[in-house]
Amino acid sequence: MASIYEIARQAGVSPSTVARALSGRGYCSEEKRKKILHLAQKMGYSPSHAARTLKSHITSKVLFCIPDIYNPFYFRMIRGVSEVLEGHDYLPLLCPTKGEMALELRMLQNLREGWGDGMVFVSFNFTPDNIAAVNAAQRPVVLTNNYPEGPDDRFDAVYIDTVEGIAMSCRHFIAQGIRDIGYIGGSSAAQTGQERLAGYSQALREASIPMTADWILDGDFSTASGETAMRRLAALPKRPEALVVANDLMAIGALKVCRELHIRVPEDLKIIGMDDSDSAQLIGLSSVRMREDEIGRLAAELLMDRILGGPRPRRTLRLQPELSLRASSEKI
Amino acid sequence: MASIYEIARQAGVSPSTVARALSGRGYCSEEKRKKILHLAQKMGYSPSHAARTLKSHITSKVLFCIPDIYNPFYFRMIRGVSEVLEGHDYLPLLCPTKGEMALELRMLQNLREGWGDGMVFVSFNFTPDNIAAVNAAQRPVVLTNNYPEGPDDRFDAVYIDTVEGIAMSCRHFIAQGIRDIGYIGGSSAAQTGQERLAGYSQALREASIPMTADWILDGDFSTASGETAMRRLAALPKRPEALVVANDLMAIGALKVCRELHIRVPEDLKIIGMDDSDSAQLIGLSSVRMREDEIGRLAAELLMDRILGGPRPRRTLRLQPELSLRASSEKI
DNA sequence: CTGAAAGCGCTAACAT
DNA sequence: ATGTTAGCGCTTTCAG
Repeated sequence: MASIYEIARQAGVSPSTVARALSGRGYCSEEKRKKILHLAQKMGYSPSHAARTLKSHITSKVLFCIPDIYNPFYFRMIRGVSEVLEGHDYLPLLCPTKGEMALELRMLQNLREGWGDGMVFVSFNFTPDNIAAVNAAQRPVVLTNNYPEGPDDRFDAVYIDTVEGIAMSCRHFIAQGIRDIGYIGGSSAAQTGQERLAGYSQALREASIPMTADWILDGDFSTASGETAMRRLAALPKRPEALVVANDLMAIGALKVCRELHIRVPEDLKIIGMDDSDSAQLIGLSSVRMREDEIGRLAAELLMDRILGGPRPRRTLRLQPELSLRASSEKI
Repeated sequence: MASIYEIARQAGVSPSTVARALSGRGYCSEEKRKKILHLAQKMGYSPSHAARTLKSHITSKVLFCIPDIYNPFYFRMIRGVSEVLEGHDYLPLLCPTKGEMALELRMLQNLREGWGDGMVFVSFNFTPDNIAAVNAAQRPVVLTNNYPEGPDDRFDAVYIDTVEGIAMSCRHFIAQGIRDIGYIGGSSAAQTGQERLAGYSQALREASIPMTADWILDGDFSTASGETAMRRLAALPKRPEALVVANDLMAIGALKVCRELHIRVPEDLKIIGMDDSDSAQLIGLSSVRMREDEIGRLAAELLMDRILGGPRPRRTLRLQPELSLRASSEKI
C-alpha cells in the first residue's frame, strides 16, 4: 500500500533517497538509511511488483501450458520445471489448455502481453496458426514435443523419442524369440498415435516380421478402450504371444480383461505399457519410462538460458526413453 | 513491443484516442478507429500487462501454495482451483513450499508485492509468525486446513474433517460387529497425524472399545513405513481383525506385507486406507475420499468472491469425507 | 469527437 | 550525499 513517496514524505527526504536506501545501491548517509528503513518497516512497505516489471520488463514468471490438467503425466513434468525455476526465483504460471487451440492461442497472447518472461509449451496442435503465434509472441518458448521444424521458427524444443520407445518394447519381445506381437495404439489421428504405431511397424520390419492386421488395434488411451481392444484380441482364433500397448491406462484395461478371461500374464500373454505410471509400478506392469521430469527440467533450463542469457542459435534436444521391466513382460 | 504511443504517432492522433479506439470505451470516429485498429494489427501491438496492472491493481493471477509438489493429492486440489479461476480469466501461480516456513513466508511476501491478487494457501505450519504474515499480506488468503482461529484473522478457510474421516472407517468396521481394530497413523508430531489418531480413539470410545496399545502404530505416510508397521502387527500373538490406515500409501505397504505373509485380505484382515488415490481404486483398497477437488473449487470460489466482491465477514467451510468401499474392507 | 495531462510506483541518469 | 527529472505503458479525467 505504502509507496516510496509516502516514506519519503514522512522521512523528509526525496523519493530517490528512499529508493537508494531500500535497494542498497547508490549513496545514502547512515543516519537517513536507518530512519528510512525503520519507517518502511513501520509502514509495512513492500515494493510493487507491477511497477518493477513495468520498468524492468522482468516478470519472474514463466507460463507453463499443458493440455490436460487431469493427467499425472504432465504434473510429473512440472516437477522438473519448477525445480529449475526455483533456482532462479521464478514461478510457473499454470496454463491449462485442454488441448484446445483457442485456449493455446489465448495463452500465447498472454505471453505477448507480458504475463511471463517465457513459456514451456506442451501442445499437440502444431498447425501453422499455432506456430505462427509462438513466433509472434516475441518471447522465448520451449516446446516439449517433436514437431515439423520450419526455417523461421525461433524456439527450442526438448522431447522424447516415442517412436523409439515403442520400438524398444517390441525389440524386447523379439529378443526373447517372440515373433507374434500385437499392438494396441492410440488414435492414429493424433501425432502421438502415429508416432507410436511407427515405432511398432519399424521394429517389426527390422526383424522381418510381417504385420498381422488383426493384431493391430486402435484405442483412445483410456482404460475402457484397452479393455475393448483386449476383448477383440482374445476372440481371435490365433492370439499373439506378446502385446505392446501405447500407454499404461490401456494396458491396465487389457490386464483386467486377461484376468477375467483367465489369460495368464506373462505365461499366455506378455504385456508392456507406456508412461511408467505409479499404477504400472504397483501392479508389476512393464512399461516405458518417458522421463517427464527430465523433459521438464531441460525445457526449463533451455528457457531460463534464453531469458537470462542473450540470443543464441535454436536448440533441439531428443531424449531416449527407457524400459522399466517388471513381471508382465518376462520370460518364465 | 509497440506501445499506443507508437501507434498514435503513426496514425497522427493522440495516444488517448488510440486507447479509446482499442478499448472500445469512449468516443472515436469510425474512420480513425479503423485506421488505428489496422495499424495496431500491422505493428503487432499487444497491451502491456504490467502497465495495466500498475494502473488497475489487478493481476488476474492467484498464488497457489502447496507443500509438496510430488504428491498427487495436491494436484487433484489444483484441478478444482484452476477450474474456478478459468471462469474468471485468472491463472494460478504455482508456489511450491516444500512445507518450509521460509518459503511460505517468501510466497506471502510475493503476495504482498502484488504477484497475485490473492492466495490459496495449503500449509501445516500454522505458527503465529505464519498467521501474522498472512494477515499482513493485505490481500485475501484462503486456507485449506483446519487451524486454531484467532480473533484478528482476516482469512477464509475450507477444510476436510479428517477426524471424522478416520472415525468413519472405524465405525464401518464396528457396524460389521468387529471390535478388534488396529491403526497405523502418520507421525503424531504433525497436526494431520494427531487429528487422524483422534478420529480413531473417538470412534472406539463411542463404541466403548478399549484401545489396545500394541495395535496402534506410527508411520510416516510412506509405503515403506506401512510395511514396517504391518510386519510388527503380524508378529503379535493376537492380531486385530481390521485395520484403519491414515493414508493409502501406508495401506498399500501393509497390503504388500499381507500378501507376502499369506494374510488374506479381507478374510483374515480388513483394511481401509485414506486419500482414495488412483492406486486404491486400481487394487480394490477401500479408502476415504478427501474431496480435494471440491476443496480446491470452494477455496477458489471463496477467494474470487473476496477479490471481486467487496469485503465481507470471514467464512469457514468444513467438508465431510466419504467412504469409498471396495473389496479390502468387506464382509465375506 | 479529440487531445493534453496527471498518475499508477519504481528506477536511473543527471544535476546539484 | 541528495534531489530533480524523465520514462516504463496504460487509463482516465478534464478541457477544448
